[in-house]
Amino acid sequence: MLLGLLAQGSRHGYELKRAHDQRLPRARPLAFGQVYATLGRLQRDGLVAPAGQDRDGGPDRTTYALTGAGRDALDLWLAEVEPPLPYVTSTLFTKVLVALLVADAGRAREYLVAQRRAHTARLRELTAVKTDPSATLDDVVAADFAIAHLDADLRWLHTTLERVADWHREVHS
Amino acid sequence: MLLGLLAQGSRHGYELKRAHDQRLPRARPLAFGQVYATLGRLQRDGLVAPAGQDRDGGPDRTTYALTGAGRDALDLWLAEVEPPLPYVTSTLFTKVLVALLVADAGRAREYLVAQRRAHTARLRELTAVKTDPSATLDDVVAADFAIAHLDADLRWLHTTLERVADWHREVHS
DNA sequence: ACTGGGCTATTCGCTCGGTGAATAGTTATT
DNA sequence: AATAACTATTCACCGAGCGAATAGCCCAGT
Repeated sequence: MLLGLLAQGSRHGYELKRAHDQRLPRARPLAFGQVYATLGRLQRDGLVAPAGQDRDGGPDRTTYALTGAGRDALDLWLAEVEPPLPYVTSTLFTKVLVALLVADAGRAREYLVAQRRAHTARLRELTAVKTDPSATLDDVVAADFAIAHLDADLRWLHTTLERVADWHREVHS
Repeated sequence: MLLGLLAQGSRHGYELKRAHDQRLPRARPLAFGQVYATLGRLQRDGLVAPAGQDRDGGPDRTTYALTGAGRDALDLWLAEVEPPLPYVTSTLFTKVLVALLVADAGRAREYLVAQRRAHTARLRELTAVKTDPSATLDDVVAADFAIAHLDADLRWLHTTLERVADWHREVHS
């Protein structure tokens, strides 16, 4: 629920979506439908409450405000650190493993190399973003994040490439 | 659809789930319901087809096999590199930005520090996994992946901590 | 003055991924 | 003979996400 956050200052759905687009342009895009659906759930859970309707030249609109419980939930969310997942989610990882299962080490190696090429290219793009003088700090911080993780992938690709033959042997035993 | 893969060698649902648990224990867990639902979709899309039913001492079971189209789709999936997301998905990133929005730089910094502590602890755990002599290559490769990304987070946390005051200023302008 | 396009605001319907419980037969245990 | 455990599938539900539909209002052009 990304929305507990956006409700800082009561707003109605449309405004929320706009605020989101403006403040978090680097984050996953958010559709209108999503906003209202989520607002509905938040209201059901008592985290937000409607704070009046009006229609100042335009269609009806319902303004929502955070409740006490809502603010508590937000505080809690901000205070909590992200619990680490006990498993690996990445498609990259899965694909290589599946390649080892259904094909051979060569196939897996091909995939690793192709992915490395793509990542390296993307890395160059992002570095360009960082040095672009028109970049905001938002942009730079987001680019840094992406770069760090691409780099992590690349390092993993490197060590895994060396291990792929052994791994293949282990998988087929 | 992680399942196109598991269908290497025709199998019925229950078997697939078991094979998944055995081969991909480090990946996201997979529920039975999920398997049958996904098989249904794959069948609808013509990627798998039922290959006979039997009941050798036990309930009815339907065996599924990959179709030609299914094998093509799998090959395609394995050949494709992952397209990079144009946006940043991480909760970590979002939380810090939201903290800057609703609170102040201090709050965001607190969060970054707490997250750094948690990550560092997790990093130690994973390093222990790697040196454990009973670890399989599966385990080691998965741990490597996780370590690389934790490290990426840590580096991002570091540079972001230094920028948080500036960022806060930019966000509130 | 009328008509169409564009903006604000919300709703609806659908698909997918994921979870947990329910069902039903079969075999092994006590 | 009762029951526990295993095999195999189904069902109902929720949240996330997407695209299309609706509807009123405002403004520009003809």
